[in-house]
Amino acid sequence: MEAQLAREAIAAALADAGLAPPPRGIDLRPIPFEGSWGVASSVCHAIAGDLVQRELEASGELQQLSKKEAKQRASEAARKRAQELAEAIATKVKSTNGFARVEAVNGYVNLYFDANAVASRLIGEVIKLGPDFGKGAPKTERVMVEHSQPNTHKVFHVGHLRNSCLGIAVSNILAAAGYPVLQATYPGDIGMHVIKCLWCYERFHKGQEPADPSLRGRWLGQIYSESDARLEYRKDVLSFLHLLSKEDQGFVAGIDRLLKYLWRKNEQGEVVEGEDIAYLLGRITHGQEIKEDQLRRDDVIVKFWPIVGDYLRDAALNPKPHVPAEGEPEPTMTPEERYARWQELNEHIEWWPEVPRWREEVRETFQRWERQEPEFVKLWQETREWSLADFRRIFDELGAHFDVWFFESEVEEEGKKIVAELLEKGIAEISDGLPVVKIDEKLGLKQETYRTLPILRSDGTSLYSTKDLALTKRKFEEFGIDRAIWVVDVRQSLYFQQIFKILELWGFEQAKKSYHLGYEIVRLPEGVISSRKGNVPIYDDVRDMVLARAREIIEEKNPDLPPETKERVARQVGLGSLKFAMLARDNNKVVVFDVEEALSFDGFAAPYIQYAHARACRILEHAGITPGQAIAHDDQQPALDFGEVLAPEELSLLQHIAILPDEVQRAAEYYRPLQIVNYVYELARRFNDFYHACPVLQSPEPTRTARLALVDATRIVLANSLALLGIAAPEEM
RNA sequence: GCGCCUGUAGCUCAGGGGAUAGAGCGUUGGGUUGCGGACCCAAAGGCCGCAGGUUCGAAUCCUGCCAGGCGUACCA
Repeated sequence: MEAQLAREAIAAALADAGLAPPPRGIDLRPIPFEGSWGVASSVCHAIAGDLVQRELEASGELQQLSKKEAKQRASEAARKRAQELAEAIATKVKSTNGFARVEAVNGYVNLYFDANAVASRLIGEVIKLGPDFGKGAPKTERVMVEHSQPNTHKVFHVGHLRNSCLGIAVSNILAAAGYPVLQATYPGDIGMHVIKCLWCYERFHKGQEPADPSLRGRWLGQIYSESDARLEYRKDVLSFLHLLSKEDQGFVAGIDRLLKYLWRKNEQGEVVEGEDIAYLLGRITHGQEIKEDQLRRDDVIVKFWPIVGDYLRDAALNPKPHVPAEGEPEPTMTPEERYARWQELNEHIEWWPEVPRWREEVRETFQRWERQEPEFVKLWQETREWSLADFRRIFDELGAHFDVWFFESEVEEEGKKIVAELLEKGIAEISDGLPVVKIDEKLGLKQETYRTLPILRSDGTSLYSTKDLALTKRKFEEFGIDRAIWVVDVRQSLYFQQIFKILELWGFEQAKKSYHLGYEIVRLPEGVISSRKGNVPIYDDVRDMVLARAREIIEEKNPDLPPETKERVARQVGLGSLKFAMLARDNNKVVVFDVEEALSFDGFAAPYIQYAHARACRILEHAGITPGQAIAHDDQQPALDFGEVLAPEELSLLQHIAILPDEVQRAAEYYRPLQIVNYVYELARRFNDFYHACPVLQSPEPTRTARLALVDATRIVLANSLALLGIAAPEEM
């Protein structure tokens, strides 16, 4: 509102001075000096630059100078001219308009507000709108945000947590910006992971499920991990040997001695083929990968393994100082870690010969699914429900509310029909027996960009892409979505570009506006990470730790709260911190999840903001007013009066409150919750500054009323911003 | 090879054309006969990866290079 006035005033002054506004229009920004409130424009810089350049060229005095000197001359002249222009414009604006003060500083035209008047209007608006302050005008474009795609039969870990937190926040922000938003979840309830899990369950754990139903989902996740460990066992062993061959010179130096030992055993009557030994020797000496199918006998590695262990135990007990060799990377594991890893693998060395048979069994299990064998389908339904019950609990805890639940199992058949249609239309083709879309070719691109995407396995079973094509079609046709957004790991960005292009080729205009919101992984800090893959913290464990720590801190800081309040606050603070940690880093940056840091609750963290909110509530309570009501401020009441001069802390807080609506629009435009995270943290900081510098309750009237109203407005804006992030705003803590 | 992402304080990160580049953690030293000390103040700490270019003005935009990460036809 004030900005509009300022822009018009400057435009009028420019016209009056016979100057044309610059092509980019009249820019406005907040005045960056402490203790002032208003807007600044750099129009004079832009105009002066042009004028000076033209004049200097016309005069020809630049010709003898070097390019660098000429630039410097022009730059200096432009700065001087900008200030002259700004002074002229400032004088004109002053004589025609009602700003408190108009000045020319450093070539900028600065228009200072009448702080009391603008503060009154702003605070009145915040209090009147309450939870709606910050929201944008309703828009018609229908948006669907698909997020939270955990796999059933697997555990929900902190990576999924980041996805859900992002999805929730982005949905909230888009809704606040004015879009009609549908939130969708898409659990992976079928696929190879399910088959592997159920194979392992039937083969090794049937009838062992925990009695407590609430533990079944997690138990099932452990079964999946076990299946993975069993089926990948050979790869794990071989990649460990590969690592040794690259990083442990002692191992490589001694390899022929170690293998000779194996050979000698052979002479004692055990049968080991010399070819395998020669192969191992060659591969390890040259630091090359050992290929499982190049080994002739199943027992070579099994027999070799104890000898490797002997060597590693010795190396761990008598560590030799590491001499870094030229051009060699630092070793990723210490001798102790290597031996520990060996022991870990050694525990299951009897798995080695079993692996091929297991793989065959998994293939057979997959066929049972493809045939829809009733008994197997029943098992699937039952176990799937164990996981889904877990997901519902977690989503509830995180405050995720889904308008739609899609399931991969629902779109499998539909996807296969679509593949047939795409083949028929000539968009897809069969290449080497595999249905694919050669995207670059279809788009007529010469340079490889989108490459080729398979859309069905050659055996006719469905891929992720098969299902995604079907699902997206449903989003557009059944749900009338104009813009679809996917919150999915950034590693899949090429895949999504491919899907979008295929949808475009297929004729869906909406695909052009669709967007893959990629985010980086959640990792453990260096040193904590174990070589065991998939070792990401489990959500439930992290949640329990954070809640326990929150309870501890509340007990320490505020022992007099009633027990049920303590518990409620612990959840608000604990879960709030967790969510904050997930959102407080840009999407394309890896979150290094340090449990200690997540538990500290200090500094740039949710409790800092929540604490500011609780403080604001407490001040209002002391004043004997119900938040948001008693100070209800409207046009009929007299304007707030902060006094002749507002404190810098008051101004700083007011200015920040004023920009929430813009921040929401910006956050929505770039799908960036971080925008709001930064905003609300800064708001809390400014409120704390204000709190320490400006007494509220002890102040004389009319300042007291004005400051109370400011506290109430701050309280509302803190709560609204936290709500966008899905973080609770406790009234006490 | 090609493509995408990242490089800012000791560490973790904000800032994405505009006036003096900011936070948190860590280090050092302070603050409560104040509305909640989960707070605040101060000090120290920067060739904003390198080199060009565009601009009145570049950490920010463009080009090239260097370094790291990730993708790249039957995993999801």
